Amino acid sequence: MSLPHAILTALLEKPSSGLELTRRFDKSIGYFWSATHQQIYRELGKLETEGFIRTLPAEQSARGQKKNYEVLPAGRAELARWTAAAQDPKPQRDVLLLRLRAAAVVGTAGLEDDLRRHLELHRRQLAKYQEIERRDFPPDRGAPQDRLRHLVLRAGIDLETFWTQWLARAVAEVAELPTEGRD
Amino acid sequence: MSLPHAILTALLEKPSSGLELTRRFDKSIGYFWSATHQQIYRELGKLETEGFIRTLPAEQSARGQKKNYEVLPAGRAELARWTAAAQDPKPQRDVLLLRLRAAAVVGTAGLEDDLRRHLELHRRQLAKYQEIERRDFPPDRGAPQDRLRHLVLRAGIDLETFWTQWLARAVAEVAELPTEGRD
DNA sequence: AGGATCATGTAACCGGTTACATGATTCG
DNA sequence: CGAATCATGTAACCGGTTACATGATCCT
Repeated sequence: MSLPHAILTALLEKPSSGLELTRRFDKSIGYFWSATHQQIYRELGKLETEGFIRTLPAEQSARGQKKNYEVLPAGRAELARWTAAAQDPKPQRDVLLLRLRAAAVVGTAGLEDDLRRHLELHRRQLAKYQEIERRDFPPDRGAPQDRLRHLVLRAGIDLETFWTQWLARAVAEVAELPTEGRD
Repeated sequence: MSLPHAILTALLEKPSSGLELTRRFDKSIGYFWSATHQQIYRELGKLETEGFIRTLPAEQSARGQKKNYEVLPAGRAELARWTAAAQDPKPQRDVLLLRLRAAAVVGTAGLEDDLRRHLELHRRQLAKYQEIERRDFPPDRGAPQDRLRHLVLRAGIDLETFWTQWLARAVAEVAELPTEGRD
């Protein structure tokens, strides 16, 4: 039950239409909670009937007609409640680690290329995050909101750093393995 | 489409019944690919009709009667194919980061406790992984399989290390924030 | 007028989650 | 015998994914 709260957060930061939200989910919030436009429209409908958001007036509703949403007090309250509520961490799920584990059984043939590709992808993402940090978070000590957003970005940077280092190591190890680890 | 391959890997390591698999998914493979017994039974059924696994003979099938599965050659081939196939990384999804982002908008009231709780959980998980490393992976240079499994464990250790460090920092920052960051 | 693109949707599917059912075995 | 536990399932639901539909607007 996180998508509705991601949307509430985004709408509080700035009232938007469904498509604008979709675009904003392609960066910023979307870096750690992605969503497609279908999901977003579905969820906007629910949030509206629940009384958490409403369409800004002066817009008639019709297919293909832009609708701007804003958060109602009930929506803000719900977001505050959810933010403070205890939640257990979801169990990890990582395909790449699973594949390495499988490779220990069926061999590493063909795996190295994809490891290199992932390494490159993570390097790019890391560079993107570092660019954002340089641009949006100068030396430090901003408003509380900025300090929290910076903290979130730091998590992204540190995670990508971890992956690039780990993948570099994985590539090296796989490369120097006896050519086939069959069985 | 990863659960069937997780199961194939587990069954190659050791033929098992559904419940045994469920238990093994509570550790080891389950550390990065969890599954409930309902999922596992459903998937075992599919894998059997697809000809990837079969029940070991000398067991009649009846409700409540134990069934042991083993992987067939086609199953091993499918696992090797999947392991080598290129796969794009799935977009990140992390509730905790989302909550911090929301807290930047609605305030951090009530959040610190849960951050501390998560920190403690990650510390425990880290200790568990380190214990496994001490027990199962002495100084190094084992068989190729062991090197790969050790690599996977290292990922777990490094990830938990990241989270403990980041959460410690997050707790500190939230604690020293002006008591309410409302709007 | 016609094509691109903006904008909002519908429908079908799939994997993971939760709740519940039921038979077999073991132990006091 | 009865309770606990081992073991295998069924059913309903829910969020995320993929494919497709359709109206409005802008630009040439």
